[in-house]
Amino acid sequence: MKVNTRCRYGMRLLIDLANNAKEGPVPVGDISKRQNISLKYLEQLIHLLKKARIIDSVRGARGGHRLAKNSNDIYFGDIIRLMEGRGDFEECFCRKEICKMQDYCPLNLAWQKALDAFYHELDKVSIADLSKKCCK
Amino acid sequence: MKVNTRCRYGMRLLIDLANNAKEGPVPVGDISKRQNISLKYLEQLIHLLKKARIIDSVRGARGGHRLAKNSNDIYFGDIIRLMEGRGDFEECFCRKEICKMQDYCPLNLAWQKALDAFYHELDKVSIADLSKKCCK
DNA sequence: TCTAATCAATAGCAATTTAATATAGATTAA
DNA sequence: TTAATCTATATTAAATTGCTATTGATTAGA
Repeated sequence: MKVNTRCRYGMRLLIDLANNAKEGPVPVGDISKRQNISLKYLEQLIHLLKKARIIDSVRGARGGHRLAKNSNDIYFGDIIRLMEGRGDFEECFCRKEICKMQDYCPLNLAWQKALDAFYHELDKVSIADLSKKCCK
Repeated sequence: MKVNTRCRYGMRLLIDLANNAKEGPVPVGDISKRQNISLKYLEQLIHLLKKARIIDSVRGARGGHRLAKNSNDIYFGDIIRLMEGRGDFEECFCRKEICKMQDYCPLNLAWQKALDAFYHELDKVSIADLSKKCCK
């Protein structure tokens, strides 16, 4: 599973916020320069994270963005679930028309278990953990 | 993570082969009709599965395809690894230019652990398990 | 009160990937 | 010989991704 830029940039954005929170809200321009990510694309990612109440923002001059909660309480899994986006189960493995198993389809159940195991691992790691260690 | 058609069709194809192996090799046209998947697209998937030695084929009239090994020895995880395709780790989370962690990047390590957990779950389920229960 | 710095929302677009189709051919049982 | 099959590759259409552009709202500070 290749990591898409929404996930990659999303994580770097949050770690950047955690590491630069000391002097008030962090302007998106600063993040853009530090992380070398297009300003306008960053704004879209921030918008997503705001809707999910992971980030909040201060408008106007000297405004910027900051984590909406303690970095100990934001998990890697939260971000990937949000940024990965693609509905985990829009599509069934089998043919819905002929499959009599429906919600008990062993293929879909196994897939779901695997996904749960995946996110369970990611949920062990917080932004605080990462910001202390990453890219320093 | 949405399941792509290569993975979905690939699994249905193998389950179909397992369930229709009795009277010799299974022609792709039969699978196409039963599964309602384009014949030419199926052929491409079969090509991939042949290269991975999961399927083998008999050419000419009355030819067809069959599993290259016992359905107990082909795992869900094998197929997803093959069909998902997208290199699991072409792209690093961090900026390679500035990241001093490289192979020890805690972001990448956590991601890798999560992927391992994901495939580990899928490797618990064989085509035999599925073919006995699926879409009957 | 201005105004420059910032965030906000959405539209548009180019590149890539995915999914599927088309074409031409090789093989072989009957 | 031939019809049924697999093989290989090229092409195309649709969807998604990653990004850019435009317009506008908000507000701290001069």
